Amino acid sequence: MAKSGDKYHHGNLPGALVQAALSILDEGGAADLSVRAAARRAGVSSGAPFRHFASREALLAAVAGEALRRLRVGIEEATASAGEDPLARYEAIGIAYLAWAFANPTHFEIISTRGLLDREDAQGLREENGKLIEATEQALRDAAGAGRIESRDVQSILIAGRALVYGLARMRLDGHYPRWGVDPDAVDPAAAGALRLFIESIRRR
Amino acid sequence: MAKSGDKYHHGNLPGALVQAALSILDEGGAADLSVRAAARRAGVSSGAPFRHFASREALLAAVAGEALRRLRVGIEEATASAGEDPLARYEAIGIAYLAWAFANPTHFEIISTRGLLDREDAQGLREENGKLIEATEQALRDAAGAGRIESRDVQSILIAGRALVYGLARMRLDGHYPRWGVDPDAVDPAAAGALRLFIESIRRR
DNA sequence: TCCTTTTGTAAGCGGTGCTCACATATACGA
DNA sequence: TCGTATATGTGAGCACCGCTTACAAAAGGA
Repeated sequence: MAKSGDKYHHGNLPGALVQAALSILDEGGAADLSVRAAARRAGVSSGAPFRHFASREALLAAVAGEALRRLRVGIEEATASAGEDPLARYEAIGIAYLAWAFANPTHFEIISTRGLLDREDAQGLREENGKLIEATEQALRDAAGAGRIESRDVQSILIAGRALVYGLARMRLDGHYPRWGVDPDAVDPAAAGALRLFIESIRRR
Repeated sequence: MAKSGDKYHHGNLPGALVQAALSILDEGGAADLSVRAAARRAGVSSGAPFRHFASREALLAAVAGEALRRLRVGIEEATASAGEDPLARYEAIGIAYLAWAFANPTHFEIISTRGLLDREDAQGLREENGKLIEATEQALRDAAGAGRIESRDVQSILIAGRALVYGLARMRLDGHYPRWGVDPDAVDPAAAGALRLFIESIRRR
């Protein structure tokens, strides 16, 4: 337990609730995550969380912000050694994104939950998301600037690439791979293969 | 009300519950859909649905089966006039899929809900899903057989295409488009553009 | 020190999924 | 036609949920 003593006042309840929520997600599915469960794990009464988070959604947004921060850090680490070639960097971002999503399915589920980004109190979430988009966009624009890609419609490529990676991740989350004939043990290579195929198909030949 | 009288025995409660659930999805969000709400709308007590559906999930699976059937019918109608060219048919399927998902977001959300496909009692759902996959796969294999596509890695293209379309649809559901610089009024053309870009990039030139 | 503000508690409201004893209607064999 | 077995719906109730509210305790500034 990460409780800082048995004081009446907790000290950092918001942070503790986010940590509790993340650990619940680690152990079980996203369905097991409730405000009350997070409060229990933080050793606090069921009403306490509402002093810091206006609603369950607000708590989820904070949890998603932290999860997204971890995703971004994971991607930065993985792409640090990707070299200078912008298209290789672009691909490395996608691969790292998929690897993280597959390794942390429940955290990823929270990140991509509908509408969380649009909440007024999701400032941290939006910032993290913005950083991620910026890095991706930068790599692709660099590649376009260096004449490495076929089409000049960079915006469409950006959307297609984003949707492809997001779709590959969500298909795993939503359990769609077996239905499309992918061996459960071969999901990672199949997804990586699909991504590489896309990159190859936009590369100038 | 589609009640068949005020008899004690309903006559077709399972069907009525599925219809009730679909109409609830039409009117509000997926969050408004509960077993009790469906029971209320069907004019029946809160325990009655459990005579026919073992759990909320089982009801959702039945609802998803019906929604998926409608999606498949919609796609079949839209692709009936797509001509003979297999790659054009493949594209038409994707466009029709997106059009339906955008027009019926809550129904689509139910369809793509995690784990529903794996339920033992989701027979109808699996059948519908299989038909859809078969049609898509057929069009792509025809295109490959006719030498219309660049790569011989049809399986990767199949997965990539599927993930792309699924991702484009889910990005809308999950509210991600604005963050990627897509004008809310231009989501449809942006998604269609991304899909066309993909098809162009796999076409043999 | 006193008093205000912040933060936690405990009880409670209406909602949920689900179960179970019971009531009712239908189906079917005698 | 009757009688009963079976299928189907009722209504109360359990545990849990998000959220509110009256109250209590701690923290911090005057």
